Amino acid sequence: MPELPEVETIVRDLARLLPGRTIKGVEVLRPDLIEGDTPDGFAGKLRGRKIRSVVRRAKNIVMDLGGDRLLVNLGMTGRLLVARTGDEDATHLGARLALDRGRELRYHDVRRFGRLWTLTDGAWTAWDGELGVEPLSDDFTVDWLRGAAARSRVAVKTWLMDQARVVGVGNIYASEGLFRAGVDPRRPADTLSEAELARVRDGVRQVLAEAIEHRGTTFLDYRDARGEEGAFAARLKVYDREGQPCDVCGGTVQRLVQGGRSTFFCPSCQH
DNA sequence: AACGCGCCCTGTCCGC
DNA sequence: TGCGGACAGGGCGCGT
Repeated sequence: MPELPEVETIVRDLARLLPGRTIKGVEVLRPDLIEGDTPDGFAGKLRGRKIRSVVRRAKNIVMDLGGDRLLVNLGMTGRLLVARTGDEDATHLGARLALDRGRELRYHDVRRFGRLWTLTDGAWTAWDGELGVEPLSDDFTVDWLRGAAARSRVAVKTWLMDQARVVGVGNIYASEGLFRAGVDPRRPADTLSEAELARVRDGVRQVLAEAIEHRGTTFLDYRDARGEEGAFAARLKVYDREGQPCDVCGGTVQRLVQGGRSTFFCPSCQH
């Protein structure tokens, strides 16, 4: 799915469209998308509630309903769209929230890896506490990285993708951030020098920020809250570029598999 | 305890 | 053209 920049793009769209809207009705077409509740139970917690705000935490969309929160994780192929009532598109439609003023919020998901669920205030605090540091926050420092990485022998690419450590970095931006850092994705996290950790921090932050500016990467399925593609794919340096020349050195971009996921890197730029 | 792997699903593409 | 296998922005639960 959607990694941090894609979720952030959707959240910024929703934050302009949804606050103040009331949920008038709930229709669940794929019950397996609802986490920890029956469709009726889920619907009962949402119906009549007003959406106060929309924020992002890690790769999750979080809507404050005043006390309880509605959370959405898009998995690999989830789409959360604001549409006009009657603007029908039933393709892989999983759930639909009717809003006031002729709008509805629709969740579509081909592979159905995504989830929707609600959390009470207390449960939200506990859930939030299990997640790692936000890479665009001031907490993502070289000092923090050094302390956290020192305890792990996992390959740095896999390390970056663990949401209990750093949130929001998925398969695309882990490869891209390490390319910018000039660090080999296979390096065990605890072998990185202070200077390399600083480059990893800066590389990850820069690529995430640029991707947000370009409204995210549409590789296959990603769409923003209005159904539009992101524009960052054209700016990827290594992801899905196996066999193509490296933009920086002209060498050949290579692919390898780590933890069952593809990693792309330039062996002559990354050490 | 940390880590690696299989699995959840559907769709698409590639090689034979 | 058909078919099997690999692979796709994620994350959970299991065994070691």
